[in-house]
Amino acid sequence: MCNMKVDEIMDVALRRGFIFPASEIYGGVSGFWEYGNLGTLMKRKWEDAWRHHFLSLDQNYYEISTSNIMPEAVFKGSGHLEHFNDPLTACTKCNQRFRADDLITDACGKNAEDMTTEEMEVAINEENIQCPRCGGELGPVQLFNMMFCLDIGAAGGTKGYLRPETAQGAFISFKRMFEVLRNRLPIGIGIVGRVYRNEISPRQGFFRLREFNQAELQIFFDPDTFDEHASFDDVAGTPLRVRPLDREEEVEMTAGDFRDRYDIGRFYVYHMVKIQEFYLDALKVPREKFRFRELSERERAFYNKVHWDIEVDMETLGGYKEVAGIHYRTSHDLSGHQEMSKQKMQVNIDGKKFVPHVLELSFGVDRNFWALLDLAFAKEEERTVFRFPPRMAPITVAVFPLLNKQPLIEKATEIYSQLASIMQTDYDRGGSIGRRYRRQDEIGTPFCVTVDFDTLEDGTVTLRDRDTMEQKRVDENSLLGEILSRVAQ
RNA sequence: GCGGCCGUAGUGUAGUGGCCCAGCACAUAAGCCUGCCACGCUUGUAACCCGGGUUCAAAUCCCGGCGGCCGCACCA
Repeated sequence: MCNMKVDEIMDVALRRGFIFPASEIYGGVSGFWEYGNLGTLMKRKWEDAWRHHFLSLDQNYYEISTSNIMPEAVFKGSGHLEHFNDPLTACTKCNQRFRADDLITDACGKNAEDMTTEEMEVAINEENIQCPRCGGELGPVQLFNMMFCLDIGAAGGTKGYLRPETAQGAFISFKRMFEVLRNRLPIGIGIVGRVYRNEISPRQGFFRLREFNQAELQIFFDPDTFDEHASFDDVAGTPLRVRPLDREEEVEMTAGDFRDRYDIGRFYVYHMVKIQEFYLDALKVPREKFRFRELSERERAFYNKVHWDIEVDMETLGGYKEVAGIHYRTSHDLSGHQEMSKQKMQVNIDGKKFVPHVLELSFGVDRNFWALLDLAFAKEEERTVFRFPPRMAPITVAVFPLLNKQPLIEKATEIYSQLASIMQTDYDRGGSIGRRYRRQDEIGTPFCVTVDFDTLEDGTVTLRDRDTMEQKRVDENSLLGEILSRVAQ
């Protein structure tokens, strides 16, 4: 059932230019996908909505744009060289690969996470651990780092890596941005861009990628104010939909109660409310398909003091899947870079010196994009339609002449040009009028405008709604206003 | 990365050694028709994943690569 839906969505996605496999004519490479014309338009609309929503939460939240390639030292400072890798061991007999640390933990209960590869090999020997599959002898433990490595400059030049997350750009630019933003806190540094992870074996089609897009906002603040937010009272009564560790299912409780019950700072909870608003109001995710899920200690990174994932229930992926996260990272990142770079990350505000803490709002753009496809897709008896929120639809409005006759074509072209200067507009005069409506339904265009012979007489056109298929006659002069107000709803 | 199955126009498929310089449906282009919701007519564009081998002959058999699906593993 849900695989069928994936196939149907992929069919439209490929045929109409939402997404397609990268390097396709050479056979493609697993984990790499590209956005076509419609996909690019929609991705941009998602990103712009994200910018609009999150960067306006505070005067001091801004977007910057940082390098995709950074030298090795950055990732020493961030901890990625040490921690962003898996210790693997292969069976010498059946070649099966295993995570060495998991084998050790399973065998003797020891926490192997911080062991070196040598220590793990010793432990495997001492505990006499064998291949769980065939009982064969296990080979040497090797670290597999998930970052793409490259050489900067000619041979023997500096070693660098493609960034595995956008966040590091914000951390290593913090010193300068703090100055630029005139030595105040909190400041927010947003980055929207590409990141790269050399996944061992990416699966789930578009959902686990080796090159993907993130939209992240790192908020730097004074840890003493973690339980404060000037606008908290405005949101204290907003019900949050959450799945805490101590509950079996989603529950709703007001932001105020949530803060008291789970002892999470107001600064954090305020941003949760704003994230939920983004999903429910801007992206129109149905409330019952949205939740915050608390991660167990085992699931979350050791430096995340508070960590909730934002999940959307997607039929194509068989349930709730992570699309974003909100992480209280403490001073972990700035402290790490301070130590490595020998640059002081400490700030001095009114005589108080401290390393700022970080609240990270992290969004997987591509996963959010897929969620839009999943939630909006509908196969009806007579048509296939994406019911995107009008603001997210790649094409906002399409203009047709009712018939392929000269005076109608002329008028329709004129209206097309007017609308096209304001919004993403399509024009189509191929096939029957019904066929053209279906074509637009298939790519989720919320509005269609048809020019007929009455238009030439009285200046009215029909405005057709994607979801209801109803039409309304609208005066040419109020057309733009009518469309804009419907998009805004 | 391992094991199983698989890879034909944009999409879905027919074809299991010569009948295929590959058939069909939908989509698409040009035109006709059409006075508001695909499914009417004409003509057209367009495919055997890549490389090697076997054979008189390969979409079809064999080997390798790439990719996909499922299971195992992995997802700081």
